Amino acid sequence: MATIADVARIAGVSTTTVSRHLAGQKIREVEAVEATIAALDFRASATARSLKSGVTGSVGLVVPDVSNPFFAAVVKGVESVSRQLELNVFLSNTDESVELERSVLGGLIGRVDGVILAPARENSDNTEQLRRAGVPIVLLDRRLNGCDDLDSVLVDSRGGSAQAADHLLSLGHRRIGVISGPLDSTPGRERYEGFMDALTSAGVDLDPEMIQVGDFKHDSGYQATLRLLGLPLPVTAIFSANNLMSTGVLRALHHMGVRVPEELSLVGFDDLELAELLSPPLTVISRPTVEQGVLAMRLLRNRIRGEGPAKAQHIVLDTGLTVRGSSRATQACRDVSTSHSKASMRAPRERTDEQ
Amino acid sequence: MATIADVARIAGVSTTTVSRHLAGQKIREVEAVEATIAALDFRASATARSLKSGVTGSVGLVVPDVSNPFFAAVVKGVESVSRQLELNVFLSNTDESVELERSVLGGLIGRVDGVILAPARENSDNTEQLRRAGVPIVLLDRRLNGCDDLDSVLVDSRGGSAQAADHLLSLGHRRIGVISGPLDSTPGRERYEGFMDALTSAGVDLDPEMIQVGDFKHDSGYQATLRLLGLPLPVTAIFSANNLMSTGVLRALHHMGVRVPEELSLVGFDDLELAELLSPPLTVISRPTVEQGVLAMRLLRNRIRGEGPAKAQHIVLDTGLTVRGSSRATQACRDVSTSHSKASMRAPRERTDEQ
DNA sequence: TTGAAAGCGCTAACAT
DNA sequence: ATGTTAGCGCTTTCAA
Repeated sequence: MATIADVARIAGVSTTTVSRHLAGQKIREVEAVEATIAALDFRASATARSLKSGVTGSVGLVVPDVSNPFFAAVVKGVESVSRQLELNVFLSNTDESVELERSVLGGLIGRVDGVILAPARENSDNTEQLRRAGVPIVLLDRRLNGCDDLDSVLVDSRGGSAQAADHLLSLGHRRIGVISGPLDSTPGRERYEGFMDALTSAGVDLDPEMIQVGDFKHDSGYQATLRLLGLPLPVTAIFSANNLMSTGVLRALHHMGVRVPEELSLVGFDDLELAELLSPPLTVISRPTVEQGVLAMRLLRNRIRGEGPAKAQHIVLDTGLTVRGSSRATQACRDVSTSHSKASMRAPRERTDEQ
Repeated sequence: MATIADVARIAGVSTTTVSRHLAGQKIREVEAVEATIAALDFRASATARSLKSGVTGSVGLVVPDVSNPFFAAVVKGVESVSRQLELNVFLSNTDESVELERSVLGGLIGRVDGVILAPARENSDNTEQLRRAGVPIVLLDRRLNGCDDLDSVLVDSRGGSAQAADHLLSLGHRRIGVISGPLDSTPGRERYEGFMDALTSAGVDLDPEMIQVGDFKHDSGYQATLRLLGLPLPVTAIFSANNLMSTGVLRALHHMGVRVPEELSLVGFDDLELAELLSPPLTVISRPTVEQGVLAMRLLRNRIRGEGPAKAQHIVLDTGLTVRGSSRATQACRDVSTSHSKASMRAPRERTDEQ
């Protein structure tokens, strides 16, 4: 690789002059310098620049699972903004592990100007090393206890779960199985609490065995469903706290031959690209995905530039209820009031259930 | 941030000694140095090291679309290996655009020790700048014309498509709609050619209007399906060349009220996490995903280390046919022989051209 | 406007 | 075993 010294020597100027030209300042020998740069295919060393300036031109993006469509969308959002800002993105996957997260964040120190982090657990603060190093951090989708001083982009998980609860309640369900995420992660806890609070407000209590705690992964949704199906008094509906577990639930129901929504209703937190095409189409709580990444990257940019308000900014986005075919009124409820169940169900498209 | 000079001064040794300690060599004042490092929370500057050594400790991963589940899985594979190697991964999304790809690759020069690239188009070689800079490149999932000297990890797309063709032929289908990807991308071209060749071998010709070219995205599958459904002589089956387009096809069929597989069979290239749960479960050509990323990263590591054979290595992985509910025998075929169509679904690798 | 020289933080000869 | 010194490629005072 050609260096600035090569260019300077061949163009017959000093390195300072070349450097100035690169910085956009006016110099006399523009043509000679430009010609030489082109001839040598010179590109200023990013490393040398970083060392001199203390700026890396990179950011870190740390997520629990890239192959989760939600985070894949977030990555896309972050990436699109960072491209415009000419920042490179280091992507790291923590696999929901606090230990991995810790080592990953440590490895980012000195290599990035800022970090967007979706922490694995809200009680395990791994940001201390980054903070000591003065690296700005934006939290994404998940809180971190004791870190309210950090910018964040979150979703109203409690509200979303309450929407799910109200939906199922309005359909007459009272025995509802809950498949929660880890209670020490923000979405896990808030979705659980939001759902339970809404039930409590409606005077509905769940037996302890109707509450299953999973790990946000496919298989835990599957296993939890099997346990719920094994209860002496079966549930009439299931609320699943994230997309991956919802598909696990659906798979278990398929395997066990449970008809949805005839025998059991299902509502999942998180929309899926394919939700509409599933058998049956899935009723979900939806929320912004790409947008979360976009917003987080914008917040981070402001921090990196030292712009914006000194105090932490917290963006909370709204969720929505998308009623599809996997939820319907209980038999009892339909007997009492047909018009009511019709009203609360947006007429779903025809299904060709070929089970 | 503390520097090596700070540590040296406080520990009462030279920077060289500290540096040696960091490199794992034996020194006398181990305790003093270690204590000082801990006290100052010293971490060697990655930037300074890079400048000195010429090694960045980073690699670039350039894909057309992170939110495509296939590439999300690839990313996961690459990431897991690079973590073990203590390499950081720059992730870039080209959105299937040659221009974006070009600028992205340019921006990686000097920042990475190697690049894994899934090129947007096989005729548009944007690797020249990287190659001049001596950056090792591994091609992933897609070829690049004139770049056979680069290592690659590919899938037997032709073979996979032939499997799809043979499957549909064995079910009696002769009027088959093909929804191809861009013919100037490797998977687009090879899947198209593999499929058509298999049909030709079986003496089956398709009318030109039965061949639709999409862009590998959801909507193009949707639109192409509408066009196919509008043909005067309808097709009895559709082959879709990737996952995203397949879901577009399915959505279009749902919207148009076409029953699958009763009225029309569908086979898609690429498995989907949810394929089994779709309505109907999708018959697909599957292939390794995470593994492709793992293998690509291993190839790249060897190049970076200067290990392995001098000549380019080309890994070609096999596909598999997974028969689910979206494909079935034509009425005519079922009339003739019910048992035979079952048998031919069992032997996917075999070309059973007779009905 | 331009250039000489110092220095960002680290490592590697080379000398001790 | 340890220290001195030079230098990776760039930017930036400070003089001219």
